[in-house]
Amino acid sequence: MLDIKFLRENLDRVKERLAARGGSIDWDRFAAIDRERREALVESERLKERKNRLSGEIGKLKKSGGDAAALMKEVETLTEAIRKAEAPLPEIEARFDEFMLSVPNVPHDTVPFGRGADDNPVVRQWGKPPEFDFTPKPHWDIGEELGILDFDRAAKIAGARFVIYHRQGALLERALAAFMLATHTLENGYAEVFPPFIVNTASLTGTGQLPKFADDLFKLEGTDFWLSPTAEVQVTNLYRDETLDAERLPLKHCAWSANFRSEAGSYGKDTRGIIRLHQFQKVELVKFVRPETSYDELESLTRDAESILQKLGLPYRVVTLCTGDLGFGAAKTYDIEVWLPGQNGYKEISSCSNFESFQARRAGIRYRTAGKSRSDYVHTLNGSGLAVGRTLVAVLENYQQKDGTVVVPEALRPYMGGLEKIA
RNA sequence: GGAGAGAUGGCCGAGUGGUCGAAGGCGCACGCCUGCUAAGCGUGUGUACCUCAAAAGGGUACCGAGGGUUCGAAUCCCUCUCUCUCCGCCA
Repeated sequence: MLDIKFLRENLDRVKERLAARGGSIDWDRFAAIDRERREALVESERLKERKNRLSGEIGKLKKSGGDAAALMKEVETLTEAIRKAEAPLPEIEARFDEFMLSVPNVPHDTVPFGRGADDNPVVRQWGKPPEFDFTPKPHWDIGEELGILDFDRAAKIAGARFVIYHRQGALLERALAAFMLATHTLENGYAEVFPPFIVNTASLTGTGQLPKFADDLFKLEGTDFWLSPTAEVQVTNLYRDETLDAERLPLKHCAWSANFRSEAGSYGKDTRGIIRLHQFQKVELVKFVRPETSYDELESLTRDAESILQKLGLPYRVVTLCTGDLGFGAAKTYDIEVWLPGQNGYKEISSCSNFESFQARRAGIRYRTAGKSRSDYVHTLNGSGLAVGRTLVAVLENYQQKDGTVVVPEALRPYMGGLEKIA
């Protein structure tokens, strides 16, 4: 959510930057709602002020034994007037909130203009795609031949877009998560949390998934429970409606969790393998920082995510999302894309974003500097560090051997009982 | 699931219909005093929104949430949420 004052005072600039995202926003409607809301508020508050004053006088009169009948009569008419003045307010407020909650964040000045994913400039590249003296297989073939990925039984138990890991597959998934958590907690300074996988509407509104993107989520029927699509929701909402001491910032958390996405509208996309599932596991990085440091923090957050790929020896590149590809709440995003031989291309494995105060405003996350009376909104950032399933894909595809086995990256072996090869 | 207790400002804790945004204490900030690892004194100390060119000032709302009674509610009534205790069940 944008700051309403900022929005009013910088309307032209905001319009221009939001237009670069590609969507269209009905600004005339905004102007009308904003004006309507303020007029209704002023009128009802004016009436209430008078009523409060008269009520006080009635109290004094009664105490001193005077006759308050005339005043009480006037208050009666005021009550009716207030009722009338307030009647349209809930509906106006609802429209106002709906509008404010549906306006995306303003892209940062350093975000390049572009229409879509093809316009995302590459920032840097690490590692070289491995060369094979055979045709590298996609991970679903590797996994099924090794008997570690089982799609048929997953479909029987749950449905399409689920997987079951067997034996070293399950171990690899678990080892990757443990390795990522160890790196982020011991080397990168993130405090681990383990959150619920189910969240409520308020939390999803706080981080921006709701109200706009309900279709992407699983809802538990008859409850206010949703399956969380990313631990960004849980971890960011850790401090919802709290004011943090400035000395505690930056606050850095990592969390392993399962994530659930309906993948509505992704028919025919990544249908094979485990690239796009209804459930996947991810280690998430979340930061709460002072506004003036948030872009430096975005750089280091991205580097922290990259460190996992470097330790695993997986080639990747980093791209900046252009205005047309930027997510709803993000002011700036770097995507990390890992090299997948099976697809002969780079595939997103992490998305690192600075939300500035967009989420903090929705979620009421503030910070206060000792001695300063006024609190301000923190800036929130998050990024995957990394998506475990896609990392597993990258390991299988990049470390596959001619004989169908897969070499375990050195860094993972301690987490897999010393296993050197999946055969 | 059953029985009971509770939810007040950064914290503790008063407050059962009127001048309560809320006593008092702690903490914190600023100032004064004091020559000694401290104490004392004074003042101030919530948030959101509206109004105002801005500041000052003014206003509205908020005592877990929502509704109701009343001229007037932190105080009375109803519903809900959460926390705690005991029992049951369970991983």
